[in-house]
Amino acid sequence: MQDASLIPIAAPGSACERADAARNRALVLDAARQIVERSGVEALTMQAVADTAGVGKGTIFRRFSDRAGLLHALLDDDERAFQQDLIGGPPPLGPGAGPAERLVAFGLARIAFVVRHGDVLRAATEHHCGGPEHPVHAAHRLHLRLLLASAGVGPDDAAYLASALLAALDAATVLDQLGRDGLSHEQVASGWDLLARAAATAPAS
Amino acid sequence: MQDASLIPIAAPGSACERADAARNRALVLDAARQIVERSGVEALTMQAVADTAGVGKGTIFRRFSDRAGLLHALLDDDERAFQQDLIGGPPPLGPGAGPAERLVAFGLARIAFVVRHGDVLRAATEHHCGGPEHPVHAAHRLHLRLLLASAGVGPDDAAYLASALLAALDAATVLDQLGRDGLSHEQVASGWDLLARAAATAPAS
DNA sequence: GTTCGATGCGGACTGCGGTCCGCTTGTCTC
DNA sequence: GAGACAAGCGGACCGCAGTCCGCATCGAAC
Repeated sequence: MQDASLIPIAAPGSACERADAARNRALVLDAARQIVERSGVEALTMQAVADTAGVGKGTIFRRFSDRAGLLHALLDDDERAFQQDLIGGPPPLGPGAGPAERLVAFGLARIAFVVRHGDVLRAATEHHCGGPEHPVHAAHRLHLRLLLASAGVGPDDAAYLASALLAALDAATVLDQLGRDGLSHEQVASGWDLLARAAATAPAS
Repeated sequence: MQDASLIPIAAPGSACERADAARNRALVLDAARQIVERSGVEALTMQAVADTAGVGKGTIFRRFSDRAGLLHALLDDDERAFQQDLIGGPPPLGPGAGPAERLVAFGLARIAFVVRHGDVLRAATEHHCGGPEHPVHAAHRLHLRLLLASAGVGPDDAAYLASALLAALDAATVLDQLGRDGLSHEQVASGWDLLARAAATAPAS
């Protein structure tokens, strides 16, 4: 379970992968996508995926660890693209803009990402208590910490604020705001703008 | 499941409750407390509670809806006391202090609450996607919205910020900060202080 | 005390995520 | 091509949360 080669985001097509394994990975992902788009995430049962893909249940768990891992794998392409935009894309998301602007842009892009992927992302990010942090989440936390630090926030506060702000951008949080809480997309976006700027310009402790 | 009389926090000892039902409720809660304090939350299986209490599994679900409901019931007394402190306790948590001070105090108290109840609270607040909002959470959200509004934040932003700040005080968030993220209690407390003040003094949109 | 309707009870049952282990199948070596 | 070893495979299996429905029990009315 801790074997790095089993983390899908880290080894999508590593050289030392057997041919049948690669074929089955593709079959499983196709089956999963098909089930989600036809019947929604809640219909994505491991057994259903196994039957649709024509493989055994064990095969899926071997590749993707668990249900959350499979769902993450479905989002992997987009998540990777998002990451690339952060590192090398055009400002204000990428480098070139000021830290406060980049922080705001990060949140707005993340909110759009959550809206786009909705329930899949929510289901994928429901965390196993005590499990290790997902690498994508860790990367985002680091990104925010660096942005805040370069905006003049002290290191301790930057570490806390990065984590707190990420919580506000969590799939479950954002979807609840848009659904249960009855906020419009514009309210969420402008609220985040306010919060992010306030955090970035906070006085050093 | 939607019957109001089944919500434990709303009907702990309503008059029209049969004697055996009340006895069984007490038996179940005692059994649950005993299991948690002896073996931790993860050992709190509905079957184990049923066996320890000497009742059937169906009885527990009838009273408490589901596992989360049972866990919430365990925290009910403390949650109620917390609520009372908010409404009528001494400042700065209760009325009498300025809104920013009360906002900061709310968060600090909530962080302490999370630390005190740890895994039980985390397990209780793991949300069923799409389920209705827990009344305690709704009350906290309203409380924060009113504090923010009285601090001069516009209504739309207050609604968003209340939800975003609550996400930062979520049991899972705070426990991750203290555990996985390696922040000390002091870092979390002073970080919250900074964030809450920044949000409360944000310019009106 | 007896009757009677409503309320509560219990445990077999379902469907799920996740594990396990004997078997199959690729791939590398000679 | 034959042999051998590792890697992958599959589905029976487990423990769990949550449901269902026939049955027992309570409390009120008389």
